[in-house]
Amino acid sequence: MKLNTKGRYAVMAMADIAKCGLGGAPSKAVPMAQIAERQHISLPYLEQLFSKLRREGLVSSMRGPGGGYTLARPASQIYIGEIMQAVGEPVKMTRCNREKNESTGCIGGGDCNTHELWSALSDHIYNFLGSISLQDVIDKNVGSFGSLTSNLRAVNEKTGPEAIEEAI
Amino acid sequence: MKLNTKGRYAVMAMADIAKCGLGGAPSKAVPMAQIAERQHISLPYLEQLFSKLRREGLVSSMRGPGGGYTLARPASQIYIGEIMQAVGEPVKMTRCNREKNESTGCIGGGDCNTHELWSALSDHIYNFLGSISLQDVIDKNVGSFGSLTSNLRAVNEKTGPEAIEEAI
DNA sequence: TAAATACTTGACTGCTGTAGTCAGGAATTA
DNA sequence: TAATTCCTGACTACAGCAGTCAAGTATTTA
Ligand code: FES
Ligand code: FES
Repeated sequence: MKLNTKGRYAVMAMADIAKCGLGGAPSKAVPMAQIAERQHISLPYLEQLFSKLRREGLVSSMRGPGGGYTLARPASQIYIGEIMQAVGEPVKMTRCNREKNESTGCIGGGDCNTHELWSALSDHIYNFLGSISLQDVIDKNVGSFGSLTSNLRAVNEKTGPEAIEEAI
Repeated sequence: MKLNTKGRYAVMAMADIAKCGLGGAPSKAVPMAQIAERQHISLPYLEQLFSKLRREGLVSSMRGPGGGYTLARPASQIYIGEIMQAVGEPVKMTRCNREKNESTGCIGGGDCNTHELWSALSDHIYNFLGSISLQDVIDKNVGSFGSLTSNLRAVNEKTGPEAIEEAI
């Protein structure tokens, strides 16, 4: 259950544009080469991602000298969930593709024991990512959801404090 | 951002024991071979997982004929987060290991743009999994957190209903 | 028009980590 | 002793991720 670079880099790049494109009155275009350098991302790899972001209408591009990328909408109206979806970062905890007849993963036919659980978890993540805007991210305004619950605190007492460290 | 089989199988197996071990007064031991068959999991692979579950004190084992596994605590006192942690399913959206000097991933030194976001997401998932017990799972009592938020509903209007389908 | 800048696209590849296998051993019951 | 079940570590194939490469197209400046 790890986030891969596609989703991570896409959000990092979008945040970079939101932050660095505030020059002129019509927000300044940010060249991809600068993004790649600032965020330490390989340029050709970024190009792949932006191709998708553009296709989904999240960014606008301008070519030629002085060109670059701008956000298609204000940062407060672009949600992280959209970015993830645009670049094809899957947020899917279930492994049953009943419609596609993939026999990979779960028991064919009926639901497995835990289908409801993973489905609820997917929703949970989906809701979270859909509720946070790019503006929230650059403002570091992601809302701490309190500390760990008492349930997990009990767990951590057993496994030691590095478990908490790990979650941060 | 997918759940891998380690975590999934571990929870499936634990749920299986909770469901099928209700025979005698001291709950009946469930042999691993039965779990493997019912849940369609390779037996040697399951053995790996149970080795960890036992080491973390989530299950008790009895060898010999008539032996098998039982839950170490009542199902209502075992939380999904514990199971995940026991088998080493990482729930970590950040990619910065500052303490371990891994230069992999994020920009060394300061935080990247999005550290707070991924950190908050990790917490969010962590809290969720820590709040659901094994009993909740077998009762299908995972609590629907409502449907998608209004934010994401706007997204889905654009990308079509299969996006919703995908999230289920 | 020519040169410079920057975006666009598709195909290709190395490699890490996941998922799963295999063989042998130890405890318990009958 | 024989049968059943758990226990352990080392080993491997392969999908999918992360990243590269190369050639092409569009726009602006001079
Ligand atoms: S996750 Fe859907 S049937 Fe197993
Ligand atoms: S995720 Fe922690 S610094 Fe990037």
